[in-house]
Amino acid sequence: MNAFYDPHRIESEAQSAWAQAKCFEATESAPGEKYYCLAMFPYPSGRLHMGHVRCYTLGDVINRYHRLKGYNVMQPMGWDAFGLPAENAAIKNGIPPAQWTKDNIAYMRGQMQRLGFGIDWSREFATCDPEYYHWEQWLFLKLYEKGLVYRKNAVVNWDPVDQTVLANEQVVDGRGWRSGAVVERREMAQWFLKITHYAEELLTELDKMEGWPESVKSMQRNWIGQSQGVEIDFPVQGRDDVLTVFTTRPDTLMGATYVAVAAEHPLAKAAAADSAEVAAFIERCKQNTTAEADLATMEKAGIATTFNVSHPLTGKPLPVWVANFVLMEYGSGAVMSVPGHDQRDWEFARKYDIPIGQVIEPVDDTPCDLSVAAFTEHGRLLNSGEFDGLDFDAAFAAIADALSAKNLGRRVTNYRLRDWGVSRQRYWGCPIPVIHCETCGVVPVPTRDLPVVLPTDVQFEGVRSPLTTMDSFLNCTCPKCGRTDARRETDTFDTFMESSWYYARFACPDANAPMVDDRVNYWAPVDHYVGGIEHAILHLLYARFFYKLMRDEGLVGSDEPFTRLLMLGMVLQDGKKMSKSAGDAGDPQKLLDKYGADTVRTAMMFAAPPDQSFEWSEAGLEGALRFLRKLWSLAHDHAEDGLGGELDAASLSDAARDLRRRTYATLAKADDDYGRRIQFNTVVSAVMELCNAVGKFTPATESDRAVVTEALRTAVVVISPIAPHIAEALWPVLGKQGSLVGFPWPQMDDSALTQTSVELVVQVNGKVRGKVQVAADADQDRILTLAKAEDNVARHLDGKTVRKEIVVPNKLVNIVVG
RNA sequence: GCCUGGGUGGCGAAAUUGGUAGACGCGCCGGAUUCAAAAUCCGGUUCCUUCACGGGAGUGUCGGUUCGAGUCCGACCCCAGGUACCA
Repeated sequence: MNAFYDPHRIESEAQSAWAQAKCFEATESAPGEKYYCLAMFPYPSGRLHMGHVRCYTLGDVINRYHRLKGYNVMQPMGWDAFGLPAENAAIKNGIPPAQWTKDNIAYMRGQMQRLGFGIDWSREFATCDPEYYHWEQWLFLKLYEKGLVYRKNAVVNWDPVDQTVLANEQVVDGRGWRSGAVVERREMAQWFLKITHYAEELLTELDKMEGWPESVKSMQRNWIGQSQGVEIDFPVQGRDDVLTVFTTRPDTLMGATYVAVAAEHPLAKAAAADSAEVAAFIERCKQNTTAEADLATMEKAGIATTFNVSHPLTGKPLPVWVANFVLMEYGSGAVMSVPGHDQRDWEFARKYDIPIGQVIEPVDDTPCDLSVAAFTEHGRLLNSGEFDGLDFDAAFAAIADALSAKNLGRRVTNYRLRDWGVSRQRYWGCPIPVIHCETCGVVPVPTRDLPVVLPTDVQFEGVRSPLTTMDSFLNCTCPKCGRTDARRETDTFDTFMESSWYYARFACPDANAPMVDDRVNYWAPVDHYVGGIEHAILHLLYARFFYKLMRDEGLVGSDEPFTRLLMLGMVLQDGKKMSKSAGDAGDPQKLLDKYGADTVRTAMMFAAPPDQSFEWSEAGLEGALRFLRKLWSLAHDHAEDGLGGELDAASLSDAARDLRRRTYATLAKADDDYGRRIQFNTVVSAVMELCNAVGKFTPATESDRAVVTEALRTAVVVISPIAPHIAEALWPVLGKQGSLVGFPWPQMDDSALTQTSVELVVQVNGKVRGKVQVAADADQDRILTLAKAEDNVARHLDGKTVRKEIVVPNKLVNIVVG
């Protein structure tokens, strides 16, 4: 009756049993070392796609493996519920974002349960719950008190037809995706978090984070972009003002032939007031997006103003240009230009006939011809007056000192990292808890009045946020002066705010004062964090920043939130990442209905190693199903004929000894792949090979039968993190009681691995010419004698002189002949 | 543009510390079983050459280091992710 593998029956039985026993509900008092295993929570977009299946299956494999290893594991799940797609759905279909989000969560939760993930659902929350974002508003106000929050102008993409701010994603080829209007750069007052205050710690801490991939640390280092340089003041002629620039190349200062400012720079605005051409150029600069990739690839353009600055050392006038490639957001919004020694400046100078002078010469044979390209290497100074002949380091110091002496410069450490703009002109997000009063200006909402609840009964009458016209939300009393005509801030927070601390909230999802309580210091930091490589910079940097903010608020007792990080490659569809591609080919539902969860999970794990991107294809599902069926029938067929007697390891046949060796080799490999390498496709292969070996072995004695039982039990335990339902169903078939969820990982038997003889490859001049079987303890002379005696090897050695012999133990022999 | 990855049979991939390239699986070919089919089982499957034994080539391209390179070094090509308002 059990010969037929029916995944739907055994999966619902296993899932009911887990739910009834509450096996995945974690408590602080359970035995074992704590292990907090977390996969990045999803945006509830509607239904799961195969990228989600991959991410949460990987998380669940880590969860279940660590349970087998005796850890007290907590694996929670929640919903990153605020965001643009809910608003787009509301605009398109008229469904309020809250309702749309709630429905999506219900559907996706059902899909996750159907996949059999060992999740502690008692900790679930969505970031759109007021009980959650309450504490985000609270932290913002704490940071406001500390001066870690400020307001300044920043540039946004403005759609002049829809009269709304667009996300970079909503700008297609420079036009609004709905209106088709050319977008404009527009300045707006925005709230900022001082992440740059933590730049140095965010950078240096990376060196200690051994559980993170080098590639991610490297990306974060480059993003933070620390550089040592000099801040130089160029006095603006005719104005009581200086233009401050930052440079990492003060050694080239004597070669500066102009300075350039951003279109939004005050000096550019002043120049525009006097010149119609400059004003027109600035207008043209506005016809651009805020995306860095666009700015970096566009045609470089500029216009001269009538302003001059004085060179800080020579006093010579240098013209001020407005250039489209200078970013107001980065540094001071101005740069000094040295066309002889910077390629971008060189191209700009060529285009606009600005003089190009040489002040650095190579000290070796590096080519240097300024009529062809800038010379950008470090070198020796010339045409630099008193600094001539100095090398880079000496010139850096001497020029920095000279500037410092005139009070026109100072050495500084600069960061590429910019402060985090958190204001969004959108409805579906966490309200920023401030009030605007005509008397008092910007007034923070008192913490006793939190949370500022986002109204959910809204109608979209266009593309703009309904908050901007909702009197019941807008009108309020100033908490400072009591004026009754104050207005509530209608901007909401960047949704990266919610995902920057949710992992801490999972430790104590009902904490009520303040955002987290003591339980966080049992569970945090997250021991293993799993998520897509697309989050390598922004999300992970913001989360690290927030954790430090919480630490400095006295809320958490460690410095970094994620001890070990697993960055998943993308699951692609039509060559694009799944969350970006259209269509429902990525929907796992029909696969679950047809094959069951274990097959989907196994196929996904088998398809590729976790860190690799791959194109999703259903081709592997039949193979995974075939493998699970095979395991099923091997176990049942074997059990039917008896599980065998005592296993007498000392008196086994060679074949039985070989099967035992394979059993323990599989166990050791799986342990290493699960625990250290985090590569699960090879675990599936190894169990497949073990099953193939069991299939080929014919037991002759009761002891042989016991060897097969041991092999099958090992196969079932080892595959259980990946295919947990079939493993639960086969466990009693193989004579074991209880659930595998709490079962300890099998003891290793190293003695089973010993071999009496090994096969060596014999190469002649690096080419394989034969193979020989030698005793495991054979010495080098014996190995070489056997190798040279092999027929084909002997033929290749015939008449040649042996020049060198290399013996690699247990691997190969290479005989070099001349 | 810049930063970070990746490129291996018809396909997904394996090769963990520089040591047999292609494990395992998909697909395909042949066979067994079957009235037939599905399912299952057995065998084969990088390419070229050879009746066969064998030989030659081969891990994006070009070059280098080494007894030996998918793995290390240099240059380049292509693809993906990120690029601060997609999440």
